[in-house]
Amino acid sequence: MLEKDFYKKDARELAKELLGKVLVRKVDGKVLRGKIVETESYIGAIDKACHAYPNKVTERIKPLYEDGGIAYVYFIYGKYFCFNVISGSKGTAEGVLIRAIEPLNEIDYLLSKRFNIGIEKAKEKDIRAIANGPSKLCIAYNISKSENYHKLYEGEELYIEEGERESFNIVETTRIGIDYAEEARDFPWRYYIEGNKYISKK
DNA sequence: ACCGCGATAGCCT
DNA sequence: GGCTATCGCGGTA
Repeated sequence: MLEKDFYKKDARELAKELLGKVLVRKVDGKVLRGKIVETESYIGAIDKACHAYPNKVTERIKPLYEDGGIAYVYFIYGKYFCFNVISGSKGTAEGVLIRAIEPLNEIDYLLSKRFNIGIEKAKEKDIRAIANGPSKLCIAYNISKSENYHKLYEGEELYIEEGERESFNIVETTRIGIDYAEEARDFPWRYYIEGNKYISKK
């Protein structure tokens, strides 16, 4: 399990360091593991795409201001959740949106959660689509409002651990779904593992 | 593969 | 009352 100090850094740095790490989720008596392959950083002080811009405080976004290492889960578009890892220290509003995960085990279980199909009916593209989007991964890994504020450095239900030792290139590009954010639209704050098949978008 | 569009409810002003 | 850090579908190619 990554310790609390790991999260106490700039959201852009944390977003890159989270690539290749493994999200561990205990649910339904299973231990689900998935490699983080795509992330985005958000920084309330300078980023019009961030919920907290320009360092405003509302009830919903309070987790953003907490010490790094907790989860910020919010509800979006009337039906979905997004899962963020809070970075930095108390008082700074910043975090990392987890956008895509490569499932590492329990594929059958994940398929039934997402599509209500078994492994025998699944095609290659179904497996790729299990968690190739911020809300898709919340459905697959059972992350919702009850995980809001969850400490990722304590407890067994939800945490992040070191991944396999491997080398990869990181692609840095613009973020998704924030066209309204004026100049922040062009910030290259989306990161993914080059060549990985489980990312949401090139 | 890519493009357009509707669903849907909590949050904020 | 007007958004929204999305998804999945149906149409066209």
